[in-house]
Amino acid sequence: MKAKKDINTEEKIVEAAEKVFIKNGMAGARMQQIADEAGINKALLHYYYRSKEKLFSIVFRTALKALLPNIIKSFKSEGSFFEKLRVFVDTYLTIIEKNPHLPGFVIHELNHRPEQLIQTIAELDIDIQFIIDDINTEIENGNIINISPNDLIINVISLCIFPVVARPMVTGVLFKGDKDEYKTFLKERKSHVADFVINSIKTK
Amino acid sequence: MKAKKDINTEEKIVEAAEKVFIKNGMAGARMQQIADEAGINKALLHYYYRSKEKLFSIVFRTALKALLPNIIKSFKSEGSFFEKLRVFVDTYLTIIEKNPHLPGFVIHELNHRPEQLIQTIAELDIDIQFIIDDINTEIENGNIINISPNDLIINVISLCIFPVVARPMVTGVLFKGDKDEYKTFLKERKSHVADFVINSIKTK
DNA sequence: GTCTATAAGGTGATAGAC
DNA sequence: GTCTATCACCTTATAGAC
Repeated sequence: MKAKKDINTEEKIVEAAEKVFIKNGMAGARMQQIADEAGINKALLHYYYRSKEKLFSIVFRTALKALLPNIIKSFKSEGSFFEKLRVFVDTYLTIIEKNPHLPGFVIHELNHRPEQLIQTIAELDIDIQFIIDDINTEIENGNIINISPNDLIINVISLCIFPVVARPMVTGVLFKGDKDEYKTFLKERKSHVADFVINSIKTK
Repeated sequence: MKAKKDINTEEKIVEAAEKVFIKNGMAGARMQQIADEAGINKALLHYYYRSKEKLFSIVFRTALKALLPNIIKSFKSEGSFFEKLRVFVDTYLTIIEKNPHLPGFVIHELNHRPEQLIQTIAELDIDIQFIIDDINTEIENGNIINISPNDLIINVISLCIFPVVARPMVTGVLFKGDKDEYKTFLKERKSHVADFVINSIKTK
Protein backbone atom coordinates (compact mmCIF):
# COMPACT_ATOMS: atom_id res chain seq x y z
CA MET A 1 0.00 0.00 0.00
CA LYS A 2 2.74 2.38 0.96
CA ALA A 3 4.94 1.33 -1.92
CA LYS A 4 2.07 1.75 -4.33
CA LYS A 5 1.39 5.22 -3.09
CA ASP A 6 5.03 6.13 -3.63
CA ILE A 7 4.88 5.04 -7.21
CA ASN A 8 1.72 6.98 -7.77
CA THR A 9 3.24 10.18 -6.47
CA GLU A 10 6.39 9.68 -8.46
CA GLU A 11 4.39 9.05 -11.59
CA LYS A 12 2.10 11.98 -10.93
CA ILE A 13 5.14 14.22 -10.68
CA VAL A 14 6.69 13.00 -13.90
CA GLU A 15 3.41 13.34 -15.77
CA ALA A 16 2.94 16.86 -14.45
CA ALA A 17 6.53 17.69 -15.31
CA GLU A 18 6.07 16.43 -18.85
CA LYS A 19 3.04 18.59 -19.29
CA VAL A 20 4.65 21.74 -17.93
CA PHE A 21 8.12 21.32 -19.45
CA ILE A 22 6.88 20.37 -22.89
CA LYS A 23 4.53 23.30 -22.97
CA ASN A 24 6.83 25.96 -21.52
CA GLY A 25 10.35 24.67 -22.01
CA MET A 26 13.03 24.38 -19.35
CA ALA A 27 13.50 28.14 -18.92
CA GLY A 28 9.79 28.93 -18.87
CA ALA A 29 8.68 26.10 -16.59
CA ARG A 30 8.19 26.70 -12.85
CA MET A 31 8.52 24.13 -10.11
CA GLN A 32 5.42 25.59 -8.49
CA GLN A 33 3.50 25.02 -11.70
CA ILE A 34 4.57 21.38 -11.79
CA ALA A 35 3.61 20.93 -8.13
CA ASP A 36 0.18 22.45 -8.75
CA GLU A 37 -0.32 20.27 -11.82
CA ALA A 38 0.56 17.18 -9.77
CA GLY A 39 -1.63 18.30 -6.86
CA ILE A 40 1.23 18.18 -4.38
CA ASN A 41 3.64 20.44 -2.61
CA LYS A 42 6.69 22.03 -4.13
CA ALA A 43 8.97 20.48 -1.53
CA LEU A 44 7.90 17.01 -2.61
CA LEU A 45 9.35 17.58 -6.03
CA HIS A 46 12.75 18.01 -4.49
CA TYR A 47 12.19 15.06 -2.22
CA TYR A 48 11.66 12.72 -5.19
CA TYR A 49 13.79 14.43 -7.80
CA ARG A 50 16.64 16.40 -6.36
CA SER A 51 16.52 19.38 -8.69
CA LYS A 52 14.69 21.02 -11.58
CA GLU A 53 17.53 20.08 -13.90
CA LYS A 54 17.25 16.43 -12.88
CA LEU A 55 13.50 16.38 -13.45
CA PHE A 56 13.97 18.07 -16.78
CA SER A 57 16.48 15.48 -17.92
CA ILE A 58 13.98 12.71 -17.29
CA VAL A 59 11.29 14.48 -19.28
CA PHE A 60 13.66 15.35 -22.07
CA ARG A 61 14.88 11.80 -22.39
CA THR A 62 11.31 10.47 -22.48
CA ALA A 63 10.36 13.01 -25.12
CA LEU A 64 13.29 12.13 -27.31
CA LYS A 65 12.48 8.47 -26.90
CA ALA A 66 8.89 9.04 -27.94
CA LEU A 67 9.93 11.04 -30.94
CA LEU A 68 12.69 8.86 -32.36
CA PRO A 69 13.05 5.15 -31.72
CA ASN A 70 9.37 4.34 -31.28
CA ILE A 71 8.60 5.92 -34.59
CA ILE A 72 11.53 4.55 -36.49
CA LYS A 73 10.32 1.11 -35.52
CA SER A 74 7.09 1.79 -37.39
CA PHE A 75 9.08 1.53 -40.59
CA LYS A 76 9.62 -2.14 -39.85
CA SER A 77 6.06 -3.08 -40.81
CA GLU A 78 5.26 -5.64 -43.48
CA GLY A 79 4.52 -4.86 -47.10
CA SER A 80 6.10 -3.06 -50.00
CA PHE A 81 8.31 -0.02 -49.61
CA PHE A 82 5.49 2.34 -50.49
CA GLU A 83 3.17 0.61 -48.05
CA LYS A 84 5.77 0.91 -45.31
CA LEU A 85 6.12 4.56 -46.15
CA ARG A 86 2.38 5.05 -45.70
CA VAL A 87 2.39 3.28 -42.34
CA PHE A 88 5.34 5.38 -41.23
CA VAL A 89 3.68 8.67 -42.17
CA ASP A 90 0.43 7.58 -40.57
CA THR A 91 2.12 6.55 -37.32
CA TYR A 92 4.29 9.64 -37.14
CA LEU A 93 1.43 12.05 -37.74
CA THR A 94 -0.80 10.26 -35.26
CA ILE A 95 1.80 10.52 -32.51
CA ILE A 96 2.61 14.17 -33.00
CA GLU A 97 -1.03 15.09 -33.43
CA LYS A 98 -1.58 13.70 -29.95
CA ASN A 99 1.45 15.58 -28.61
CA PRO A 100 1.64 18.65 -30.81
CA HIS A 101 4.14 20.44 -28.58
CA LEU A 102 6.52 17.49 -28.37
CA PRO A 103 8.62 18.07 -31.48
CA GLY A 104 8.90 21.80 -30.82
CA PHE A 105 10.00 21.13 -27.26
CA VAL A 106 12.71 18.70 -28.28
CA ILE A 107 13.95 20.94 -31.06
CA HIS A 108 14.00 24.03 -28.88
CA GLU A 109 15.86 22.41 -26.01
CA LEU A 110 18.19 20.61 -28.36
CA ASN A 111 19.52 23.90 -29.63
CA HIS A 112 20.69 24.67 -26.12
CA ARG A 113 21.94 21.19 -25.27
CA PRO A 114 23.32 19.57 -28.39
CA GLU A 115 25.60 17.33 -26.32
CA GLN A 116 22.65 15.78 -24.54
CA LEU A 117 21.22 14.52 -27.84
CA ILE A 118 24.45 12.88 -28.89
CA GLN A 119 24.60 11.15 -25.54
CA THR A 120 20.95 10.14 -25.52
CA ILE A 121 21.10 8.85 -29.06
CA ALA A 122 24.03 6.69 -28.09
CA GLU A 123 22.08 5.40 -25.08
CA LEU A 124 18.87 4.78 -26.99
CA ASP A 125 20.82 3.00 -29.71
CA ILE A 126 18.99 4.73 -32.54
CA ASP A 127 19.87 3.19 -35.84
CA ILE A 128 18.28 3.99 -39.17
CA GLN A 129 20.65 1.97 -41.30
CA PHE A 130 17.92 -0.52 -42.17
CA ILE A 131 15.83 2.30 -43.66
CA ILE A 132 18.78 3.50 -45.72
CA ASP A 133 19.34 -0.05 -46.91
CA ASP A 134 15.68 -0.33 -47.87
CA ILE A 135 15.85 2.83 -49.91
CA ASN A 136 19.02 1.78 -51.69
CA THR A 137 17.47 -1.56 -52.57
CA GLU A 138 14.44 0.17 -54.07
CA ILE A 139 16.74 2.36 -56.15
CA GLU A 140 18.73 -0.64 -57.38
CA ASN A 141 15.53 -2.45 -58.28
CA GLY A 142 14.40 0.56 -60.28
CA ASN A 143 11.29 1.15 -58.20
CA ILE A 144 12.24 4.66 -57.14
CA ILE A 145 14.46 7.30 -58.70
CA ASN A 146 18.03 7.83 -57.65
CA ILE A 147 17.78 9.91 -54.48
CA SER A 148 20.03 10.32 -51.47
CA PRO A 149 18.48 8.26 -48.65
CA ASN A 150 19.26 10.98 -46.13
CA ASP A 151 17.43 13.56 -48.21
CA LEU A 152 14.44 11.32 -48.66
CA ILE A 153 14.19 10.55 -44.95
CA ILE A 154 14.46 14.20 -44.02
CA ASN A 155 11.88 15.14 -46.61
CA VAL A 156 9.35 12.73 -45.18
CA ILE A 157 9.95 13.82 -41.60
CA SER A 158 9.88 17.51 -42.57
CA LEU A 159 6.53 17.12 -44.27
CA CYS A 160 5.14 15.36 -41.19
CA ILE A 161 6.51 17.47 -38.38
CA PHE A 162 6.65 21.01 -39.65
CA PRO A 163 2.93 21.69 -40.13
CA VAL A 164 2.30 20.55 -36.57
CA VAL A 165 5.24 22.36 -34.99
CA ALA A 166 4.41 25.57 -36.81
CA ARG A 167 0.66 25.29 -36.29
CA PRO A 168 0.15 28.93 -35.27
CA MET A 169 1.95 30.10 -38.39
CA VAL A 170 0.01 27.76 -40.62
CA THR A 171 -3.38 28.65 -39.20
CA GLY A 172 -2.46 32.32 -39.03
CA VAL A 173 -1.10 32.85 -42.51
CA LEU A 174 -2.84 30.22 -44.59
CA PHE A 175 -6.14 29.81 -42.83
CA LYS A 176 -6.52 33.33 -41.41
CA GLY A 177 -6.97 31.83 -37.96
CA ASP A 178 -9.68 29.37 -38.97
CA LYS A 179 -9.11 26.37 -36.69
CA ASP A 180 -11.62 24.08 -38.35
CA GLU A 181 -9.93 24.49 -41.68
CA TYR A 182 -6.63 23.56 -40.05
CA LYS A 183 -8.15 20.45 -38.51
CA THR A 184 -9.45 19.28 -41.86
CA PHE A 185 -6.08 20.04 -43.36
CA LEU A 186 -4.30 17.84 -40.81
CA LYS A 187 -6.74 14.99 -41.24
CA GLU A 188 -6.19 14.83 -44.98
CA ARG A 189 -2.48 15.36 -44.57
CA LYS A 190 -1.64 11.71 -43.81
CA SER A 191 -2.51 10.48 -47.27
CA HIS A 192 -1.37 13.71 -48.87
CA VAL A 193 2.19 13.49 -47.55
CA ALA A 194 2.54 9.88 -48.66
CA ASP A 195 1.06 10.67 -52.07
CA PHE A 196 3.29 13.68 -52.51
CA VAL A 197 6.45 11.76 -51.67
CA ILE A 198 5.61 8.66 -53.66
CA ASN A 199 4.64 10.76 -56.64
CA SER A 200 8.05 12.38 -56.55
CA ILE A 201 10.23 9.30 -56.20
CA LYS A 202 8.29 6.61 -58.09
CA THR A 203 9.82 5.63 -61.39
CA LYS A 204 7.47 6.09 -64.28
CA MET B 1 26.71 64.35 -32.70
CA LYS B 2 24.51 63.72 -29.72
CA ALA B 3 21.60 62.54 -31.83
CA LYS B 4 23.84 60.22 -33.76
CA LYS B 5 25.20 58.67 -30.61
CA ASP B 6 21.64 58.07 -29.40
CA ILE B 7 20.79 56.18 -32.52
CA ASN B 8 23.89 54.08 -32.25
CA THR B 9 23.13 53.03 -28.71
CA GLU B 10 19.53 52.28 -29.57
CA GLU B 11 20.63 50.19 -32.51
CA LYS B 12 23.29 48.43 -30.50
CA ILE B 13 20.65 47.48 -27.95
CA VAL B 14 18.22 46.12 -30.51
CA GLU B 15 20.94 44.13 -32.23
CA ALA B 16 22.09 42.68 -28.93
CA ALA B 17 18.50 41.92 -27.98
CA GLU B 18 17.92 40.12 -31.27
CA LYS B 19 20.97 37.98 -30.71
CA VAL B 20 20.06 37.06 -27.14
CA PHE B 21 16.30 36.65 -27.56
CA ILE B 22 16.53 34.62 -30.73
CA LYS B 23 19.10 32.32 -29.20
CA ASN B 24 17.49 31.87 -25.78
CA GLY B 25 13.85 32.79 -26.19
CA MET B 26 11.93 35.25 -24.04
CA ALA B 27 11.97 33.09 -20.90
CA GLY B 28 15.62 32.16 -21.21
CA ALA B 29 16.98 35.59 -22.10
CA ARG B 30 18.46 37.86 -19.41
CA MET B 31 18.55 41.63 -19.47
CA GLN B 32 22.10 41.47 -18.11
CA GLN B 33 23.08 39.28 -21.03
CA ILE B 34 21.66 41.79 -23.51
CA ALA B 35 23.45 44.65 -21.76
CA ASP B 36 26.76 42.77 -21.88
CA GLU B 37 26.26 41.93 -25.54
CA ALA B 38 25.60 45.61 -26.29
CA GLY B 39 28.54 46.69 -24.16
CA ILE B 40 26.41 48.94 -21.99
CA ASN B 41 24.74 49.01 -18.61
CA LYS B 42 21.59 47.20 -17.65
CA ALA B 43 19.90 50.43 -16.60
CA LEU B 44 20.31 51.83 -20.08
CA LEU B 45 18.12 49.12 -21.50
CA HIS B 46 15.28 50.37 -19.37
CA TYR B 47 16.09 53.94 -20.23
CA TYR B 48 15.61 53.29 -23.95
CA TYR B 49 13.08 50.48 -23.84
CA ARG B 50 10.91 50.54 -20.78
CA SER B 51 10.72 46.81 -20.10
CA LYS B 52 11.91 43.39 -21.18
CA GLU B 53 8.50 42.67 -22.65
CA LYS B 54 8.67 45.82 -24.75
CA LEU B 55 12.12 44.98 -26.06
CA PHE B 56 11.01 41.48 -26.83
CA SER B 57 8.03 42.68 -28.84
CA ILE B 58 10.31 44.70 -31.09
CA VAL B 59 12.59 41.73 -31.70
CA PHE B 60 9.68 39.37 -32.26
CA ARG B 61 8.06 41.68 -34.77
CA THR B 62 11.33 42.09 -36.67
CA ALA B 63 11.84 38.34 -36.71
CA LEU B 64 8.37 37.66 -38.03
CA LYS B 65 8.84 40.31 -40.65
CA ALA B 66 12.11 38.77 -41.78
CA LEU B 67 10.56 35.34 -41.95
CA LEU B 68 7.31 36.06 -43.74
CA PRO B 69 6.69 39.08 -45.97
CA ASN B 70 10.25 39.52 -47.21
CA ILE B 71 10.37 35.94 -48.33
CA ILE B 72 6.91 35.79 -49.81
CA LYS B 73 7.93 38.66 -52.03
CA SER B 74 10.63 36.47 -53.51
CA PHE B 75 7.88 34.52 -55.25
CA LYS B 76 7.14 37.59 -57.34
CA SER B 77 10.22 37.10 -59.50
CA GLU B 78 10.06 36.76 -63.28
CA GLY B 79 9.91 33.50 -65.18
CA SER B 80 7.87 30.33 -65.31
CA PHE B 81 6.19 28.85 -62.26
CA PHE B 82 8.96 26.31 -61.79
CA GLU B 83 11.61 29.00 -62.11
CA LYS B 84 9.82 31.11 -59.51
CA LEU B 85 9.69 28.09 -57.26
CA ARG B 86 13.45 27.66 -57.55
CA VAL B 87 14.07 31.32 -56.74
CA PHE B 88 11.76 31.05 -53.75
CA VAL B 89 13.48 27.98 -52.33
CA ASP B 90 16.89 29.52 -52.93
CA THR B 91 15.97 32.78 -51.22
CA TYR B 92 14.29 31.08 -48.29
CA LEU B 93 17.14 28.70 -47.62
CA THR B 94 19.72 31.47 -47.93
CA ILE B 95 17.94 33.60 -45.36
CA ILE B 96 17.43 30.89 -42.78
CA GLU B 97 20.94 29.56 -43.28
CA LYS B 98 22.18 32.98 -42.24
CA ASN B 99 19.82 33.03 -39.24
CA PRO B 100 19.41 29.39 -38.33
CA HIS B 101 17.75 30.10 -34.98
CA LEU B 102 15.21 32.51 -36.43
CA PRO B 103 12.46 30.08 -37.44
CA GLY B 104 12.76 28.10 -34.23
CA PHE B 105 12.52 31.27 -32.19
CA VAL B 106 9.39 32.47 -33.95
CA ILE B 107 7.75 29.07 -33.76
CA HIS B 108 8.58 28.61 -30.09
CA GLU B 109 7.33 32.02 -29.01
CA LEU B 110 4.32 31.75 -31.24
CA ASN B 111 3.07 28.76 -29.31
CA HIS B 112 2.94 30.96 -26.22
CA ARG B 113 1.59 34.06 -27.92
CA PRO B 114 -0.74 33.00 -30.72
CA GLU B 115 -2.65 36.28 -30.47
CA GLN B 116 0.47 38.29 -31.21
CA LEU B 117 0.86 36.56 -34.57
CA ILE B 118 -2.69 37.25 -35.64
CA GLN B 119 -2.19 40.88 -34.77
CA THR B 120 1.23 41.15 -36.40
CA ILE B 121 0.06 39.43 -39.53
CA ALA B 122 -2.76 41.91 -39.80
CA GLU B 123 -0.29 44.77 -39.32
CA LEU B 124 2.25 43.42 -41.78
CA ASP B 125 -0.50 42.85 -44.32
CA ILE B 126 0.74 39.41 -45.31
CA ASP B 127 -1.12 38.10 -48.30
CA ILE B 128 -0.32 34.95 -50.22
CA GLN B 129 -3.36 35.00 -52.48
CA PHE B 130 -1.23 35.73 -55.54
CA ILE B 131 0.70 32.51 -54.93
CA ILE B 132 -2.50 30.53 -54.62
CA ASP B 133 -3.75 32.10 -57.84
CA ASP B 134 -0.49 31.18 -59.57
CA ILE B 135 -0.82 27.58 -58.49
CA ASN B 136 -4.42 27.34 -59.61
CA THR B 137 -3.53 28.75 -63.00
CA GLU B 138 -0.81 26.14 -63.42
CA ILE B 139 -3.30 23.42 -62.56
CA GLU B 140 -5.84 24.77 -65.03
CA ASN B 141 -3.19 24.95 -67.74
CA GLY B 142 -2.27 21.34 -67.05
CA ASN B 143 1.31 22.13 -66.09
CA ILE B 144 1.05 20.66 -62.61
CA ILE B 145 -1.16 17.98 -61.12
CA ASN B 146 -4.29 18.80 -59.18
CA ILE B 147 -3.02 19.70 -55.71
CA SER B 148 -4.38 21.88 -52.94
CA PRO B 149 -2.43 25.16 -53.06
CA ASN B 150 -2.24 25.27 -49.28
CA ASP B 151 -0.71 21.82 -49.14
CA LEU B 152 1.81 22.65 -51.83
CA ILE B 153 2.88 25.86 -50.11
CA ILE B 154 3.27 24.14 -46.77
CA ASN B 155 5.21 21.30 -48.36
CA VAL B 156 7.74 23.68 -49.85
CA ILE B 157 8.16 25.64 -46.65
CA SER B 158 8.40 22.46 -44.57
CA LEU B 159 11.16 21.09 -46.76
CA CYS B 160 13.07 24.36 -46.47
CA ILE B 161 12.69 25.18 -42.80
CA PHE B 162 12.64 21.89 -40.97
CA PRO B 163 16.16 20.66 -41.70
CA VAL B 164 17.54 23.98 -40.47
CA VAL B 165 15.32 24.25 -37.40
CA ALA B 166 16.03 20.69 -36.39
CA ARG B 167 19.72 20.84 -37.20
CA PRO B 168 20.88 19.06 -34.02
CA MET B 169 18.49 16.19 -34.68
CA VAL B 170 19.54 15.92 -38.29
CA THR B 171 23.26 15.98 -37.58
CA GLY B 172 22.84 13.75 -34.56
CA VAL B 173 20.73 10.98 -36.03
CA LEU B 174 21.59 11.03 -39.71
CA PHE B 175 25.14 12.20 -39.71
CA LYS B 176 26.27 10.86 -36.33
CA GLY B 177 27.39 14.34 -35.34
CA ASP B 178 29.46 14.95 -38.46
CA LYS B 179 29.14 18.68 -39.10
CA ASP B 180 30.90 18.74 -42.45
CA GLU B 181 28.47 16.21 -43.84
CA TYR B 182 25.60 18.41 -42.66
CA LYS B 183 27.11 21.45 -44.36
CA THR B 184 27.37 19.62 -47.65
CA PHE B 185 23.84 18.39 -47.20
CA LEU B 186 22.51 21.93 -46.76
CA LYS B 187 24.45 23.24 -49.74
CA GLU B 188 22.97 20.67 -52.07
CA ARG B 189 19.56 21.03 -50.52
CA LYS B 190 18.54 24.12 -52.49
CA SER B 191 18.37 22.32 -55.77
CA HIS B 192 17.23 19.10 -54.15
CA VAL B 193 14.11 20.61 -52.60
CA ALA B 194 13.09 22.27 -55.84
CA ASP B 195 13.75 19.07 -57.79
CA PHE B 196 11.83 16.99 -55.29
CA VAL B 197 8.78 19.25 -55.39
CA ILE B 198 8.75 19.77 -59.14
CA ASN B 199 9.17 16.06 -59.72
CA SER B 200 6.10 15.44 -57.61
CA ILE B 201 3.75 18.00 -59.13
CA LYS B 202 4.84 18.19 -62.77
CA THR B 203 2.42 16.61 -65.21
CA LYS B 204 4.02 13.92 -67.26
C1' DG C 1 6.08 10.87 2.84
C1' DT C 2 4.10 15.21 3.08
C1' DC C 3 3.62 19.60 4.74
C1' DT C 4 4.93 24.87 6.20
C1' DA C 5 8.42 28.15 6.63
C1' DT C 6 12.40 30.12 5.14
C1' DA C 7 16.93 30.53 3.33
C1' DA C 8 19.94 31.95 -0.65
C1' DG C 9 20.47 33.76 -4.79
C1' DG C 10 18.91 35.75 -9.06
C1' DT C 11 16.12 39.08 -12.01
C1' DG C 12 13.59 43.07 -13.77
C1' DA C 13 13.14 47.57 -12.76
C1' DT C 14 14.02 52.21 -10.51
C1' DA C 15 16.47 56.15 -7.93
C1' DG C 16 19.81 59.28 -8.00
C1' DA C 17 24.69 60.94 -8.85
C1' DC C 18 27.43 62.60 -12.60
C1' DG D 1 22.82 59.71 -21.65
C1' DT D 2 25.22 56.75 -18.78
C1' DC D 3 26.62 54.98 -14.63
C1' DT D 4 26.35 52.65 -9.54
C1' DA D 5 23.50 51.23 -5.94
C1' DT D 6 19.50 49.29 -4.49
C1' DC D 7 14.63 47.74 -4.17
C1' DA D 8 11.02 44.42 -4.58
C1' DC D 9 9.88 40.33 -6.17
C1' DC D 10 10.35 35.68 -7.78
C1' DT D 11 12.43 31.00 -7.92
C1' DT D 12 14.96 27.08 -6.58
C1' DA D 13 16.15 24.55 -2.88
C1' DT D 14 16.45 23.11 2.01
C1' DA D 15 15.23 22.66 7.17
C1' DG D 16 12.39 20.92 10.26
C1' DA D 17 7.66 19.77 12.19
C1' DC D 18 4.23 16.20 11.77
